[in-house]
Amino acid sequence: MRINKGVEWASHACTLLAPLWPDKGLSLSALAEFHDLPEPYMAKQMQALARAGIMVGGRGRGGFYLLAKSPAEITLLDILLAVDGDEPMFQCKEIRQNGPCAAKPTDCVVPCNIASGFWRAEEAYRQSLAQIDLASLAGAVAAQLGSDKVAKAGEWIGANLRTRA
Amino acid sequence: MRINKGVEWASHACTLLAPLWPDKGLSLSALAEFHDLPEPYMAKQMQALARAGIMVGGRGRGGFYLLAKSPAEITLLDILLAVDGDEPMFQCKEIRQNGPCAAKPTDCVVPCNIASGFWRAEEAYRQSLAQIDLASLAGAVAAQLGSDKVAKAGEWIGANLRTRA
DNA sequence: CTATATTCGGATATTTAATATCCGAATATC
DNA sequence: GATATTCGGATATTAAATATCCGAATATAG
Repeated sequence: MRINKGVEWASHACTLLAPLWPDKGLSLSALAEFHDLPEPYMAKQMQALARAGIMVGGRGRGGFYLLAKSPAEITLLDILLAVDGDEPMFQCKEIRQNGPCAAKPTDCVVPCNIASGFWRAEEAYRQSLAQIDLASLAGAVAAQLGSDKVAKAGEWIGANLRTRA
Repeated sequence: MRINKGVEWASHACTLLAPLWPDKGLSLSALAEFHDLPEPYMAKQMQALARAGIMVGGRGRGGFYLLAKSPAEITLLDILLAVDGDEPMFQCKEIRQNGPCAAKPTDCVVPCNIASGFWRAEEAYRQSLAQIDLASLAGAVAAQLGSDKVAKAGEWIGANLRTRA
């Protein structure tokens, strides 16, 4: 029950790109270098985000990644589901239908109470993540960081900026 | 991000033992047979519950497993943490301290906003599971099952009952 | 009181998923 | 039109979850 570490990478990358939306972004190599991450594996996370419609990638010379939607429309839940998959954490194997006192399948149209409890909890988990969007997240990160650090990062980003073709 | 299947097994086993508390239980083999589960691997889950203080195991001829606490005092969260471990799903690797614009460790006493968001969501997840105790769970399962099925299961359990020495 | 049969408990193989990497397809520049 | 640089999917490697086995402990029977 450990979340893919790619989720952390993807979340930071999206937060970094949020202020650049809608027409500017960074190359894959720049995104990897900014947090000192292995570029080939970082690519896998970006591809997952692109498949989910969160990022847009441009290939060829001057290639780039940039957000596909407004930062206010992208939440941590979207990123989690894109990178880590959308299947539920708790998987009910219907073991109540096994053994000497097995329940008949016709009696199991209603989900098992145990599974229901776990699924309800996961719903609360997802709802909490759905309330955190990239716009407010990027703002909070910048506020916490201090203006001098933000300026330094902004300079680096500006030197590596890529524009949608 | 998939939960151990042992959590499902342990949850069902605890629910089964709830009505037998405080002095009666079942042997490991009976617990495994009831849901047609592999006994050796089922043992591992029971041992985890015993280590966490949820179950009590008695060894030797006439060995048994029974709940160590009142069913009302045991929640699905307790079972999850006992079987699946208590480390958080999201693990912050502090990648903000890497790369050309790395934050200094002294600036990172406050947790990263991204990690905070995931941890807050996990707190909601756990709180939801903490509200489901074994007493109400066993009642709900029995109500959903129907009195004839409950009687049949009760008969089987009665024939395999074990009492604390 | 001793021996025995049966049980729990921790340590050990096997399988699956996550992690890391490589090579080919695509595209903008020269 | 050729080339250099980039993204995209497919392929090895590593770690974790799954399944299993063997020894330690204990209540019963002789």
